[in-house]
Amino acid sequence: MATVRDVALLAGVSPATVSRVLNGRTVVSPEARTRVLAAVKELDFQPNTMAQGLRLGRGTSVALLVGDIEQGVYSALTRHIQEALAELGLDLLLYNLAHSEERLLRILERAPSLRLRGVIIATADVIPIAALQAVALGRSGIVVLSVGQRLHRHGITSIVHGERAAVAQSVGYLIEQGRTPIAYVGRIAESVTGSDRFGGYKAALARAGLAVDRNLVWDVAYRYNAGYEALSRALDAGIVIGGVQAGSDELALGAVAAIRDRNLRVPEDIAVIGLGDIELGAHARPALTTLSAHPKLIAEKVRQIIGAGESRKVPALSVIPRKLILRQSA
Amino acid sequence: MATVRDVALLAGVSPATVSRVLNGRTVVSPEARTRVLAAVKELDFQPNTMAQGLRLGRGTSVALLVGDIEQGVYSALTRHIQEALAELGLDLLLYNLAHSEERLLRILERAPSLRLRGVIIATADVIPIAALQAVALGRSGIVVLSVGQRLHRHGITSIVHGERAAVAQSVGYLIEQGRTPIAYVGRIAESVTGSDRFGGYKAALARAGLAVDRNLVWDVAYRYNAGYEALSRALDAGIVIGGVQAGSDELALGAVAAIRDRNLRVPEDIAVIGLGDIELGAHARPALTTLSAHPKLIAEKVRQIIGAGESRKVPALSVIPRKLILRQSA
DNA sequence: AGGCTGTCTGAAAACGATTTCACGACCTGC
DNA sequence: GCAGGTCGTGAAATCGTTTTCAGACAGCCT
Repeated sequence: MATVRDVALLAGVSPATVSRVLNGRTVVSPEARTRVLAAVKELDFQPNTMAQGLRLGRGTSVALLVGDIEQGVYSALTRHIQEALAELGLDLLLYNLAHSEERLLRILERAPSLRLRGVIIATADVIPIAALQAVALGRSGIVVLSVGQRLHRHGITSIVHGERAAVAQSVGYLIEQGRTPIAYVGRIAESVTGSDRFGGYKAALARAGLAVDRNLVWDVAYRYNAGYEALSRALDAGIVIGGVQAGSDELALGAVAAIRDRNLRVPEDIAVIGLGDIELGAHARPALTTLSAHPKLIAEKVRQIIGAGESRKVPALSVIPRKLILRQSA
Repeated sequence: MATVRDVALLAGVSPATVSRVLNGRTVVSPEARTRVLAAVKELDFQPNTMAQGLRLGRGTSVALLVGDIEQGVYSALTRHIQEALAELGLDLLLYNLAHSEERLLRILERAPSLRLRGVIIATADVIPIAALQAVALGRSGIVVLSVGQRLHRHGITSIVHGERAAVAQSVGYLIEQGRTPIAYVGRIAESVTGSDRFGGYKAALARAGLAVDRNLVWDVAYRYNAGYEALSRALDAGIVIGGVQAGSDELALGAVAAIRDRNLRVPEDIAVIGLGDIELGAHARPALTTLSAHPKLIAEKVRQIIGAGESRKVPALSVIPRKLILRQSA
């Protein structure tokens, strides 16, 4: 591995000049510059990231903490964020939280000693805010970002989808279509985004003068099984349902399967709307009506914020609206 | 941020002793040890990773290069590998290749200067082996691993599924059930694992004395669309098919959708078998018959290999068999 | 008592970059 | 001709660890 010393020697200059050429903060004579550049190419020199990180006090990587990488929404988000960071020349450290608060805390604790450039936390679970703030406010220069949860009131820059309005719109649509009574299946109590979504459901019902029937509401995990089982049990118990709003596409697909296993038709007998627009939803039969997600836009915001460093002022909260994508299931 | 100097000062010893206590290679008096430990706790000291990496010549992270994180098989693999590395106290740098050889080369080039502990490459695409070898053989101490492709002949430790035997088994099963003629849809030419799988298909046909009909073979990407379109076109052209072996579950689900859109039944009219056992497959209707995948076992091997460093000798090739999971679609 | 072990410790030298500081050369304007 | 300014450069300090090297001290043997 060539070092800046080697380059300096070959170019007949001092290490200082090499560094100056490479980082271009100050003036260097044209001759020196070309000689250094030639030496760099000749030796295939690449600066040691560790040494740079040590000297500069900041590394070259950003940590992304996701709730569950196996869920379509998170893997799409991860992909786009990785690409956005690559444009900035930064690397992505991925951590899968798997709903473990302990893991989250452990990573947060290590963040300063890893000299991270930023920490992006993307989970629907309840977050121990104090620990986040400790990292954000600690004068380590680490940019802390929340994706999905509004934490801007707590001093954490946040990028979120407009959950409440989105679900209110889709549930409103089900009501217009006469798909009552409408069930809700998704996370509620322990999930921040979940309770936002459920809030949209309640708002839409209220606007139409309908009451929330607790027998039609299931607080469950965002998994296929959960949707399947919730609907199975309801239908087997003879509960009448006209429409289902699910908190995720996975849940919605599970619900569809349960409904069809009981020889009912979707959407004729029961309409189902998902949330998240995972790739498979468009290809399922019936194709899933759902609320859009915009990982690419989110990644773009992330790039702007991380790229700006602490210099420019960035909005503490960005809200990206979801749109209703009408397909076959509703 | 507390440094070892601070700890040393507080404990009344030298930085050297602090380091000795923390890394425990040599002897330290009990009193010194307890005083240092107390100071560490008091100051909440955590060693600066950059400085350690610089001094030790190796960092604390492992790069995982995946073909496409949005595909179920890769996200599952990513999750398990991240968890396995966490057990070793290592961090995972994730890169999405998205079938771009250029990206792959750029990352490989940066690997030594990042002082990576290891590079794991998991893609079905053809890999520029010379670049991989440059990293593996360069005396940077980076462990290079191939997941999915047999590169052990080229000096790259490899962990693979037994693709050929697996597909031969499932196609054999379709033949036994009289599902002929049998189509194959999946990547072939530009994909190493893909051509292995296709090899299994050919072998099973040959064993049964059947010829490969090129009209029943589609070399396409591992995406829902591709499966949908391949089957749509075939059926619309009036081609008779008894069974379909897909190279991935996504493709298989696309194929199922195309078949059912034409009012044919799965598996009664056409049987379909996938590969990869993505979570959704079990919940689709009909539930997808598929060939298993074992990301957790792979991650376990990865942990052993990376954990062993260069010390112990590890097998150059590990083969993990896939099993046929019979559900409803075949 | 003197010489040997052996254990424990601290001073100092790395690792490889960036940046401050000071210095020489050159130019400009009086 | 000389003071003052710019420009370009290199020596050296620095970031925070780990590790080598050598020294201090105690205990044991002859």
